[in-house]
Order: sequence, then C-alpha cells, then structure tokens
Amino acid sequence: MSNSPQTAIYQVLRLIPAGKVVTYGEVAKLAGLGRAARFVGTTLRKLPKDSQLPWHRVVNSQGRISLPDHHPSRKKQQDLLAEEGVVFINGRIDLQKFLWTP
DNA sequence: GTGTTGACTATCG
DNA sequence: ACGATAGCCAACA
Repeated sequence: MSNSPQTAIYQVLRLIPAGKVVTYGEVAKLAGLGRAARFVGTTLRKLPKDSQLPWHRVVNSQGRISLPDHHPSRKKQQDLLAEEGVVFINGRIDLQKFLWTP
C-alpha cells in the first residue's frame, strides 16, 4: 500500500475510465486525504510533463477546467477530454453525464 | 513552531 | 446564474 499521499492520488487517477471525469474533492476522498481537494491540484501541478497519468480527467465541482487561463496545459486538457468523448458546452462539462464515481 | 500558499468547495447576496 | 467570502488541508519558507 502507498504511504505517500501523492502516490495515493496517482493510484486513484489510474482508476478513472476514459470519457469520464472526477472532481478534485472526489480524488482527495478516494486517496484517503479527506477534504484536501486543494492538495490534489497542487500535486497535479507538480507532475512531470511526460507523465502517463490521466491528470486531465480531473476537473472542479463546477465541471470546469481549473487551470488559469494563461496556463499552457489548459487548452491541452480540454483537447484530450474532447478526444475521449467528453462534451464541452460553453467551456463546461455536464457532470450529470460525465462525472465518474466508484 | 508559525504563517503563507493554492489546478478546491460550499454558501451567501 | 455569477462573483465574493469563508472554510479546509497538506506542503513549503
């Protein structure tokens, strides 16, 4: 088992199926971090650019991409999700259809 | 040990 | 529906 919180987050990310998304809060809870949703975002920001983890399937509770507008990966995240079948409407995801929960 | 930070969330006006 | 505010929690200086 993983003692490191960030390792626990990595394991949770691998469980997310393509075409679905999860919120930061859900990832935190599944990783055993309770309500440390902010920590999930901080951890993802530190991920290496060549990471194989599906970090792009993590969005905020509003169904929006949380990255700042000027962040280069923001555009890439939406593009990756769109390729997996996640539909964006006015820059927003319909969580009632695409939110994944175990 | 103390205070600040942040890819968050729930609540309020 | 939208912006501002307060609450949360681990990492960092």
